Amino acid sequence: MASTAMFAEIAALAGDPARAAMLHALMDGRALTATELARAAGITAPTASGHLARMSVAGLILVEKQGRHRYHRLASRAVAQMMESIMQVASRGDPLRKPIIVGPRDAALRAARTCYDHLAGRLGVALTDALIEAGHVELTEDGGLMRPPGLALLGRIGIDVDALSAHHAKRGGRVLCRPCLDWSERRPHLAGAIGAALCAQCLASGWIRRIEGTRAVAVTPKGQRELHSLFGVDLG
Amino acid sequence: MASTAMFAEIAALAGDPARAAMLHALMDGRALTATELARAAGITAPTASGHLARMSVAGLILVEKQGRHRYHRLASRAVAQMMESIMQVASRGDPLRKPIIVGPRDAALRAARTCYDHLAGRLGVALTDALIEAGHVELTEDGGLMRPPGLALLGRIGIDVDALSAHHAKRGGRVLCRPCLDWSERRPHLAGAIGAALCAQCLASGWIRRIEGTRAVAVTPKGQRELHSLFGVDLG
DNA sequence: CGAATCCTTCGGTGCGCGCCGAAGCATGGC
DNA sequence: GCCATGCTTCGGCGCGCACCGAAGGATTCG
Repeated sequence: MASTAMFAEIAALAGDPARAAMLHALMDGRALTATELARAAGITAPTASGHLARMSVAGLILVEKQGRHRYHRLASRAVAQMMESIMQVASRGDPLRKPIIVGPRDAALRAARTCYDHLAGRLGVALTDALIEAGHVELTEDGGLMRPPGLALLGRIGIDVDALSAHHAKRGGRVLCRPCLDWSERRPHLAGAIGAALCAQCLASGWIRRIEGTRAVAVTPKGQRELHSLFGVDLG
Repeated sequence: MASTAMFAEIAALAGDPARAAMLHALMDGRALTATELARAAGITAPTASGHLARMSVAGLILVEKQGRHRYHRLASRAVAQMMESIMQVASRGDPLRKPIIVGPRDAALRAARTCYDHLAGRLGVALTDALIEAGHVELTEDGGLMRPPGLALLGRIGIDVDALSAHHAKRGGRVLCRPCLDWSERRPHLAGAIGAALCAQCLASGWIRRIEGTRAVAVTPKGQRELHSLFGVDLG
């Protein structure tokens, strides 16, 4: 069957350490230049160029040239979701790796980071737990569901709920979403359209800000206050 | 970061054509012997043995020795879901390949097949469409939701609905499920716990039967009658 | 127009690993 | 006990590809 060859090609592209590092660097959803990606993967520019060209023709990434820079980003949510699912298998096979102290960069990553378009890490899990606790959202391994009070809350912080539900099943005010198993916390957090909207709003409101050169984000003082008063989130 | 290496290792394992073929052969959820898998991949037994050993230690497959046979199967739903997501990316990058006539084996696959634990192909999509049409289920790209009438219908054909919802969010009779984008039909079909239960029941009731040596299934005459009268499914 | 930056294409090197055939252990049947 | 079957380990071959350095477009800046 021809589709098996295509499958193997995609998986093989993701299976090279250098390319995997580049894809991981793109998992925050932003577009990076070739040199930035080369540095992230620890290889020289020529090597990175070849990798990026191959991933581009395979449809894993999109390239946009802007002046003398070429910005690369993940081609689609499908690619991000593929990476999530591979990470999930990879972390499971990993026999409970010792929770070593791994330097401040990893500490920040574990505390709060973006997972393509939504929040992960302790922040993502805590926020999700708070929403579940309040009965605003239901999550299973198969899917998720946001109930009317939760949608009202989202509307109150400035999220266009109608736009959210335009392309998502909405009957009786509910909107479906998706769980994403957290790599560091081993617990599900909120993904899908709702997770993406929530993350975008947190950034837009200045509740969190990106940390340069990594997928980690930092919760601002204002963010701590608002997340606590609105959602009851308390970050240890 | 160490997790990147683990990620690349898993993806690389799936990225070899021979291993990919073996994993695909296991996507029907059953356990196969090493020789069967070697034949499926078109390689000799020694080569297959090495591949299987590597995939086993990596946690992609589980091995169970039974007499002089060693049965291999996918290690978890997470692995199956990983493969689904890779297939999705692979079929998308594929620039609308010409729908060649590809022999009877592929024709059967397109008509009806299993996708690890649920139904896919024209049958899977038609069944899903019928359930959506009747208002029994709602599906989006992020998740799915089965409504009380749908659950009642499942109960009527012998599915233990209580067991289904035991580990799945159930409030007001709804149960969450998961969509799976179909490789051949390019449309979503029902997956998750509900999709798995439905597939199992179709097999148990003799509505469909497996076709030897492939993931394809055939709809029995009895199955055609029942699927039509219960769900309104009409297979062209 | 240079000069600097970003990125690519081009050769050439070397390691990795996928592959097989032959031989070595198991297990089951007779 | 013997042979047959299923699977593994071992040794060796060869292709593929990741990698780099050097050189060549492309684009912006002074």
